[in-house]
Amino acid sequence: MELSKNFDHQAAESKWYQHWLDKRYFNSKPDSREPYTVVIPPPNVTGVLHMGHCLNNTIQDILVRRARMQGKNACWVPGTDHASIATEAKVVQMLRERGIAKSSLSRDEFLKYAWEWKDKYGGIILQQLKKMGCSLDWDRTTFTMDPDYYQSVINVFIDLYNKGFIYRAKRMINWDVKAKTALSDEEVIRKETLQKLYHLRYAIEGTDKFVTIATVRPETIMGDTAICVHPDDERYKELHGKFAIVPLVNRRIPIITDEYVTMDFGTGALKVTPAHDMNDNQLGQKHNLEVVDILNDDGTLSADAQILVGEDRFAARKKIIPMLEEAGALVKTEDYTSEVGYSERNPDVVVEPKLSLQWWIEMKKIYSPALKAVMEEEIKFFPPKFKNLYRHWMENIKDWCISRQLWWGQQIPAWYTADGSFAVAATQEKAWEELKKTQPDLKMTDIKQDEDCLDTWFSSWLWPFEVFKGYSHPGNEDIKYYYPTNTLVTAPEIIFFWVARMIMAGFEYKQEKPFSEVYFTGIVRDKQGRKMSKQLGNSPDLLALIDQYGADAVRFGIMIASPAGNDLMWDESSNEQGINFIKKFWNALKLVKMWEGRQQKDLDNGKANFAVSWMENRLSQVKQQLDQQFKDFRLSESLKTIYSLIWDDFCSWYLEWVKPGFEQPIDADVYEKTVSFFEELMQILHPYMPFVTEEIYHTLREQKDDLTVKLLETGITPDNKILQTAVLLQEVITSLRDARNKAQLKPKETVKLHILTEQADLYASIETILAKQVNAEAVSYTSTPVNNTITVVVQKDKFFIETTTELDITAQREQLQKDLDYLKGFLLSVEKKLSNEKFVANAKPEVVDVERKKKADAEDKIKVIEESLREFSANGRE
RNA sequence: GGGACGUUAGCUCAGUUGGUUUAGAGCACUACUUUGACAGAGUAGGGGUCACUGGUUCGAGUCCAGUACGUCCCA
Repeated sequence: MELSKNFDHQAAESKWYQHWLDKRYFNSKPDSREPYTVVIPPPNVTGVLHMGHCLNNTIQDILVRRARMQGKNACWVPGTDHASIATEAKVVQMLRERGIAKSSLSRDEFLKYAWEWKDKYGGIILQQLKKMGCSLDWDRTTFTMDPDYYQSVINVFIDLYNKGFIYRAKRMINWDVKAKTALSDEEVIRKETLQKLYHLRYAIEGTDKFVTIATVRPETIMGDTAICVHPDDERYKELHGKFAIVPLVNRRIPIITDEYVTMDFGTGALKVTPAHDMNDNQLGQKHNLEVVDILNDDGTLSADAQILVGEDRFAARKKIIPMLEEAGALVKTEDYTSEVGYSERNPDVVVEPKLSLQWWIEMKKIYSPALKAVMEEEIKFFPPKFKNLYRHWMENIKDWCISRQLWWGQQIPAWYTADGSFAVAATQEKAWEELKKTQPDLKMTDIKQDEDCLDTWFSSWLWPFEVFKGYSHPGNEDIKYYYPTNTLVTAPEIIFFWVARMIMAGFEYKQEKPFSEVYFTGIVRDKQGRKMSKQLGNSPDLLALIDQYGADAVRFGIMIASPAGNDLMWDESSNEQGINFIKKFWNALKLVKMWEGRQQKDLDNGKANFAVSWMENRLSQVKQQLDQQFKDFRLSESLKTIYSLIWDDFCSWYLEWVKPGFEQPIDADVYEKTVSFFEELMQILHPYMPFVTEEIYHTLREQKDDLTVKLLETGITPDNKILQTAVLLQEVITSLRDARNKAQLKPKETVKLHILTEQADLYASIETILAKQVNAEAVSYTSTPVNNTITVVVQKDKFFIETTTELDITAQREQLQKDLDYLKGFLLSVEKKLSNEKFVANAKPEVVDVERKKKADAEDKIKVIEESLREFSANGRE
């Protein structure tokens, strides 16, 4: 078969992915095998693939493919979440393009359009994951608004409400004034923003004195209900218990004290606006302050502001400054940079802290099993540093605002009567029956369901069990078999919003952890260390990258740069490293295929035996290393291990050792072994680079199976003696080549090699390889130095290279001298240690022994080199 | 302001309970090598007072304290 010059990734990708699908390799059903279950962190249904997904899903695919090859029943469940805000924004945009205003639609009409959008554009990202080669069980694709899933979310709400864990209250939330909805904390993006810090003075009641505060939000002074100073602040002690007058509106507010105030920030006096600042609100609660809400839902000033009513908050800020100046209240203005929250979905919109009537979960009632499970490592975090972060958050847990003023999502199952009383129930009828108990005359049509829907995270926290219908159909075969799942791979950014809550839901509804391990990936950054984001435009087009470099090279590129648990600085050039790697072993494939037709039985005269048995041992050794690395989630490191095994051990050493001369035949057994090694190498690399490895596996020879499902076999127990001999052989080859190089011998020029050693029998097993690798026409053993040769010392053995070329002695001598200097320096440091009585007395005996051995070795080597140098001088004089 | 994590070669990182050769890898760099799998290659080479300052110890990249810088989280 004619082999193409290069690997054709496009042809291979479509061919093999379809083949795997046709064979249903990724589909899983419960059976007697051990399950290995992974649920995908569901991307937004509006999402498109970016580098973060690429990293995250490559890691999951590696874990899943490896588990599958280890004979486990691997099940990786795909799906998306409905992403209330993001999707609603997309739908509104679609409607706008068609000239339809959302406000002109009923809820049902709007939802019809939303489903239309979802069916047409949603889940593009799942198709993109196929391009990456992800081995997901597509039959299990789940959406957080699937009928059963939807009902489970509703039932969980009702259950939590009935348990008394859910309540409705007016509290501070993040408010998106454009979308007019509450936001969760993670939907708020903090950005460093240049602002002005205004110093304003408030008159002290009953005196002619003033107190000056600093604020970036002068338009909210009408909502001030106190001024707060630090109790120990000497400057303000005389103000304790007094009252101040808010400029322009002349409200009388108390001056309170609290240690919350930072004395050296601003003026040390803080205006307190409980309706418009999270911290101020807490202060307000603590000190029982009045709450004056001066903003409308759309961010304009309300009637309670008394002035500038109807103006947008930012227009009001501009307008109030001259007013304050005129009133003599503005003391000074300075530049100030601080973090301001913006809405994730409306990036230009500054989020408004706002008092609002919302639904909350009282987290203190459900968090404790989730904390315990992680602390006691029933659920293990990788890297473990995230345990601390998790504990800190859990121990300071705040109630969770779960209502959103949106239509796209699970509608809150609460029904209200005209007087505002309500009932939580699965259906309107049940709610009506409940409410009738206190209001006997109530008609069913008199009650109205809550307009709001639930936070998307309130559905995705059920993900690990509800993808198997573990709540909607408890006790089914799937949930019994697959739950708890094994590994969750996710970004540390959502440790609280998703990971922690899934653990809580798992214990609350399955009485069991949702997963055993959580692997937190790093954040993908660009070369300059900036986080990849749409706004910066530094996020590459992944599909274009896959098109250009191939999925395997892209997967390699991101994994090689991805240290466990750290952020990764991603650079497009890492894809080139992937391409080069593929080319390297594709060329090896070409070499091996060249030998296919040149096999000859019983040809081997012992030359290749060592190479074959070394490669076998080396492979087993690496397999053991890989097992450990996978246990520790050191995936980048294990890829490096495989990379080096293929490039250095297999291509650079092994293939050179067994390579027959130009157009010469190869021993049939050696060829057979070589093909098997190649297959095994492709097999261990397969989880990282599935396409090219499958392609090569089938090109090497006719196969009955596919690599994707081929079981990994445990190798033999590595023989250390053979491994050590190979290390010696490599060291000798390198040193001799170096010597040849320095003596400027041409590669084609043959030499005669004389070896002075006490382990001649060891060299007998490797001398053919050695001779070939250093281009020696003859190898002999000697007990005395050979004159007029290049001398090389490796460990305790000496090598004399006899050549017909005139030798440049100075270069050799310099090299020997350099080695000698190093060894003497080294010896000195060892001797210093050994002559230290305290060291010999205190250190462990085996450590002292090691030092003694180091000393002896160094002395031996020095002796050998000094001899050589002496011979040199002797020869030089001749 | 509170907390977490980090700082090792030009770049990205290893360095597992303190002692296996006066610190390792990949990439990049330099020199040499092109009819023989591979120049997107081969062979070899140069490159680090392990951020800084103290401390513990016979011994510190490794442990402790502080300083500087950086990143992230929370407020």
